Amino acid sequence: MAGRTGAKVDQIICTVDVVLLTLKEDQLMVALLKRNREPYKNVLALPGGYIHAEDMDARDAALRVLKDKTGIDTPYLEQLATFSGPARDPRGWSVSIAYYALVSIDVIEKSGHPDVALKSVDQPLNLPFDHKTIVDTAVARLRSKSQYSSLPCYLAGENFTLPQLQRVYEVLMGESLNKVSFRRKMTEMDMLEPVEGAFTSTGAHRPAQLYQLKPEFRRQLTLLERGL
Amino acid sequence: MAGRTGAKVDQIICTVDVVLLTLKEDQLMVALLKRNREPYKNVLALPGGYIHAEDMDARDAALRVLKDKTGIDTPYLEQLATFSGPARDPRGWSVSIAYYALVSIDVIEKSGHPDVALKSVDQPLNLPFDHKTIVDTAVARLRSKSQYSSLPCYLAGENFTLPQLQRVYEVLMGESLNKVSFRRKMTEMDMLEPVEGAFTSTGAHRPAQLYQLKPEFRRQLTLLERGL
DNA sequence: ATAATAGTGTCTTTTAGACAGTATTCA
DNA sequence: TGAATACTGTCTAAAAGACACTATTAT
Repeated sequence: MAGRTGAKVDQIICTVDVVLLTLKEDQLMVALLKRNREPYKNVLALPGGYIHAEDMDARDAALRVLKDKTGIDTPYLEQLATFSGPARDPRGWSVSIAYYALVSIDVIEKSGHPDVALKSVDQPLNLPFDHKTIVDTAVARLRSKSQYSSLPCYLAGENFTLPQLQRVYEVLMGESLNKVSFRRKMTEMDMLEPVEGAFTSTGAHRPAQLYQLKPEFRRQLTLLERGL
Repeated sequence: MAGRTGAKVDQIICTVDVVLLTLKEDQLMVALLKRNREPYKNVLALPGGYIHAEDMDARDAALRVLKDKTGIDTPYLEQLATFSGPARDPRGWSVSIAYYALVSIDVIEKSGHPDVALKSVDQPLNLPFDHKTIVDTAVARLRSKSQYSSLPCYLAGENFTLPQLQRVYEVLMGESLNKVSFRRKMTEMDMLEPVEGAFTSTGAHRPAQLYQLKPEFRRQLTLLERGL
């Protein structure tokens, strides 16, 4: 209440961290990188970095960090939450504005950065700072939003069949879905269009139609009135 | 890529802002205060302030700022989003971790801080910094969460009747609700308990039963599988 | 008694899910 | 032709909504 000097106010460390998520073999994976500086040098952690004065905002910083450290331009990046406190970083009172990004596994494999390590979010992760909390928050957010939005489509890649997309939703939601209802919902969302040319490579059975997001939905979520 | 000096990295201004929302006469209101310092001295703005080194985290700072500036201990405070950039504050590159709080109108009127100005969020607001964006984001979040959660209960106060609570939901959702369905949902949520003693003061008609949140739901949201 | 709002029972409509049928491919 | 998966039609079950009826109060 009485006159604070504000002496330490300016010394807060401001960073961004990115939780890059993808789906590999029906498992939700997070992308980690070995840190090339202290603290925690050579330890696997989320891609992150300081905000620069040249960044237009924190989102811009997150896109820059992701591009610089993994080579990836993500089609979907959303602010997750901000994590803060005096103890989360040994360098001092810090703030991390965390974002999460969703890409298909192809995007990571074609990124040309072979040092990106993918770890399943369902197995124990030992991460520095409070990165475990950040990852858990991102996974919870993704799983929650999968209930009533088109978010999982960003994990499915450019082209996908309806059975493949249903599998993505099932992995994220952790339950099997009714095929007829799932297709009714996709029709209701009206965001997919068939790609001419079926998906034949799967074997001795009827091939499935390939779909893609309609252009107007490439970078914009669709929400459902009622879930699933 | 090549060696950055990081010269300006530490000069980011770190603040918290609180969007305190309440319901008055069927209108959603935001609490504003006249700023007592430059920039924008004497202009109505969101309660906010610097993060202090003594704060345990940004949430703690938000609770402190709200208590100091309005005298209010809020039962519900949630992180909204973080707003950042070089231009939002004339003092320089800044980060504001924004929170939103929900209280009943009684809490504000009994706070003993008569300088709290309540403005309808539906009428044009001319606010400094990017506070208009922050308020709009908070209102959108509240309205969205009202579709499928118990969030509106925090605006209804300690005790309320079901017709009153339904009215709160209707104001937030911007549509009238089916009485039978609304009551079915409240029963399904199983978070209310009747208070012995009916609500008589309303006039020449049957009094309504007063309810309160069950203790275990006082500070914890309930989510619905399907909305409304 | 009347007016006004609270609260409930029940029927109709809408939405979700089960299930089984047809379709198409490869071996 | 059989096995495998894609896709669809249709019936059943569950949820939401409409509507009307009863309940309780003050005047």
